Amino acid sequence: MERQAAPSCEYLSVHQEVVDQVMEAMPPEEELFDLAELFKVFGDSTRIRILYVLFEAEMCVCDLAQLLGMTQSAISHQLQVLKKSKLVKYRREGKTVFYSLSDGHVRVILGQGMEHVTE
Amino acid sequence: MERQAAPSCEYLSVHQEVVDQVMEAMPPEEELFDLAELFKVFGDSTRIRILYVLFEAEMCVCDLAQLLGMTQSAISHQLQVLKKSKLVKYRREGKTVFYSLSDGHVRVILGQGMEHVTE
DNA sequence: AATACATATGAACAAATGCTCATATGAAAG
DNA sequence: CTTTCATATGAGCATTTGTTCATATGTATT
Repeated sequence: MERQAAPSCEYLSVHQEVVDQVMEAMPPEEELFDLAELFKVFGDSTRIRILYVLFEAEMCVCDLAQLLGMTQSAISHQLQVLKKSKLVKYRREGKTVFYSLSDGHVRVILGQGMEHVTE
Repeated sequence: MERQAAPSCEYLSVHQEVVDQVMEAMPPEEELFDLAELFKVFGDSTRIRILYVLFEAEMCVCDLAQLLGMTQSAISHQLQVLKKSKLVKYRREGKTVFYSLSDGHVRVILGQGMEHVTE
């Protein structure tokens, strides 16, 4: 029953080897931070709704605003957030800008999330 | 070039059929809200780190706190959040409570998120 | 019953977040 | 070059969120 590190609780409830193993297996702090930042972007119903619309078709800001019953400004702000995280890409055509999903990960993540929620 | 609905912009940039199609394909409002709530839970680095630890092994609150260098209280609060979203489950053994991941979705979601972030 | 230890929880406070409003940028048309 | 329309953006404000601190609950041991 060997242990060594100074625990905040009286005893380490698991073997030290397990703790060490976990420590090693943990991705670098920065990656975990970025990962949380990514999911933060998914964590808002306006942005989720935008993504689901773009799931079906590319669309301009104005149509998104109309479809979701929100201000052009609000939608535009959120699109910038989505753009920063590289979840959407855009294409300019004259005055209008068309947004669309940028890669397949978005679909998988949304899909799995939905499975978890609806089961 | 038919259009009908009252747009907030002068013209609907996409055909009305596409808009209708998107409307139909959209999951119910409430599901999208729940989905956003789920991702909100992933959107915090403390919780992400907890999940990654539990990815490797089940662990008690106190060890988690030590491992992540945080207060027992902070960890416990976050575990309650994770529990509410059914992302972790727990098992009592005497005075200590062991937490672990509750299903496979967590792994897939984290995995896909990590792929997106690290590429 | 009393104590000790692990965990949970409520209140409070600072920080982050999403929307609104006003305004700026950018592109086409007159 | 001025106007018009679509989009972007900055400041301000109200709400939400994560942590801390103090304390409560729960379980075993004496």
